[in-house]
Amino acid sequence: MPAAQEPTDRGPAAGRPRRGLAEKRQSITRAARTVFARDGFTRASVDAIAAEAGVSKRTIYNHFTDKEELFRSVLIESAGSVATWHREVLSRHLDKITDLERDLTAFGLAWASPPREFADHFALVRQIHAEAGHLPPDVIEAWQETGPRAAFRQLSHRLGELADEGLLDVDDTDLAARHFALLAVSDVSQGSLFGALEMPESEVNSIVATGVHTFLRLYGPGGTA
Amino acid sequence: MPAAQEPTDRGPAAGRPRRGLAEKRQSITRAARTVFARDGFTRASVDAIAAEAGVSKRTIYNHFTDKEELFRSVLIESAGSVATWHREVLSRHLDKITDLERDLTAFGLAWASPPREFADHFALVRQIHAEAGHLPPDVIEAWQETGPRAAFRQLSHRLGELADEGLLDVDDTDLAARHFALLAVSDVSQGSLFGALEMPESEVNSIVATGVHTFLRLYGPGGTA
DNA sequence: ACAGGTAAACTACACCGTGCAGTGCAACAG
DNA sequence: CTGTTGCACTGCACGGTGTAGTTTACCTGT
Repeated sequence: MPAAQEPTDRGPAAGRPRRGLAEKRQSITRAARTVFARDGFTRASVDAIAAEAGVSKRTIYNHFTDKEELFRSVLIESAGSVATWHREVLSRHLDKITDLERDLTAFGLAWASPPREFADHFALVRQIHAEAGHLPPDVIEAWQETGPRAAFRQLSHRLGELADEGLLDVDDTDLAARHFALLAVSDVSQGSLFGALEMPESEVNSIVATGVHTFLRLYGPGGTA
Repeated sequence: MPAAQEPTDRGPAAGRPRRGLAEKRQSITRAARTVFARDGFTRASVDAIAAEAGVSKRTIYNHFTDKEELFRSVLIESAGSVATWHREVLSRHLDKITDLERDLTAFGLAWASPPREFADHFALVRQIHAEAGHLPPDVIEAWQETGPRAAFRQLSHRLGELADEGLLDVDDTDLAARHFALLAVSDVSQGSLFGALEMPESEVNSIVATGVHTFLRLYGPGGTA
C-alpha cells in the first residue's frame, strides 16, 4: 500500500506535479529513516524527524496520516533501496569471475560492510526485529519480500549459474546461499551485535575470509579443501 | 528462576532481611522481564510492570531507583538463568556421546527451540540489539559476558574435548563452535526473525538436521562427506 | 505459647512535570 | 490554488514523588 504509488497526476492542463513536492516527501522519509534507525519507533519523535528533514511537522502529517504509516513507508522504501544496492554489489563482484575465492571474498566483504548511507538501514532492521510483535504481519511480510528474500534469491540464482559453469559444486542453491550468508556475513553481524557495535576492519576481513574459505570447503569444485 | 537459591526454610534464628518481603523483588523482575520482552524498554510502562507483578508501583521504586536500573537488573539476571539452562542442555546431550550426529542434532534442536519459559528472554535479546545504541556500554559488556559468551565458551570447550577423543577433527575450537552455532542455530533464528515469528517444528527439525550434517562435513573425523 | 509491640515493607492514591502525537488555523509562496 | 510553514493548543500517557495508612515479620514480656 505504501509502495511508490502516488499517481500524483494532478489535473490535465494543470501541469506536472510540482517538482518540490515529491522531494519533500523523500526528504521526510530519509530523515525518518535516520531517526527511526537511531531511536526506534517509540522513542523517535515526529518533531525530531521534522527537524532532521528541515520540514514543518505539519507537512509530515500532510503526507502521512500517521507516525505508523510513516514508519511502514520508511521500512519498505529502505528495504527496496538496499535490495538495489545488494544487486549492484552482487553484480559488481560476481558477474565476471577471475579468481573465485578472491571474488567471493570481495563480495562478502562488501556485503558485510555496507556504506555509511546504508548503516541506517541495518539499524532499522534491528528495530524491526524488536518491534516485530507490534507490527502488522502483512507489513513484516512485505518487508521480508522486498528486502532480505529478494537479496537471497539473487544470490541463490547466481550461485546456481556458477555451479552450471562448473565453478561450484552445488545442488541445493538456496541452501548454499544461506550457508554463504551465514558463514561470511552473519558471523560478522553477530560479532558486531548486528551493526550496533564497531568492529575493527581487520577483524571483518579475517572473518569474511575465513567464512568464504569455509564455504568453498563445502561447495568448492571437486570437493577440494 | 535461576538456580534454586531460595531454600525458603525459615530454619535458624531467622534472617536480618525479612524473608517474605524480599521475594517481592523477584516477582518484580520476573514481571519486568515479561513486559520488557513484549514491549521493549521505551514502550513498557512501569505501571504495566507493577500490574503484571501484582505489586504497587511505589514498591518498584522502592527496590530500584530507576526504570533503567530495573532494566539492567532484568538483563543480567535473565542472561544468567539462560546461561545456566544452556549449560544443562549441553551437558544433557553432549556429556555422553553415543551417536555423534544424533547427539549433536538433539543438542542443536534443544538449543534452537528453548522452552516457553525462556521465550521472554530471547525477545529481550532482540530488544537489546535494538536498544544497543542507548545502553551504557558496560551493561552490554556485562550482558554479553554472562550470557552469549559464556555459552560459547562452554560449547567451544566441549568441542575441544570431543576432538581430543577423536570424534571430531578440529583445530580452532572457537571457530568450530561459531560454525556450529551459525549452521545449526542461527539459521533457525534468522528464519523465525529471531523468535519473533512462529516456525513449524518440522522446519526447525529439518534446518537443524541439515546444519549439523553440514557441520560434520566440515569437522567430522576423517574429513568424510 | 500466646498477646502485643515495633518498624520495615507495602499499598493506594493523588499529584507534578514533561514530552509527545496529532489538530486547527492564519499567513505565505510558487 | 496547492502546498508549506509556524505556532498555539488539546489530550494523554508516563516517569517519578509524597504521603497517610495498612500489612507483615520478627521480637519481646509474661
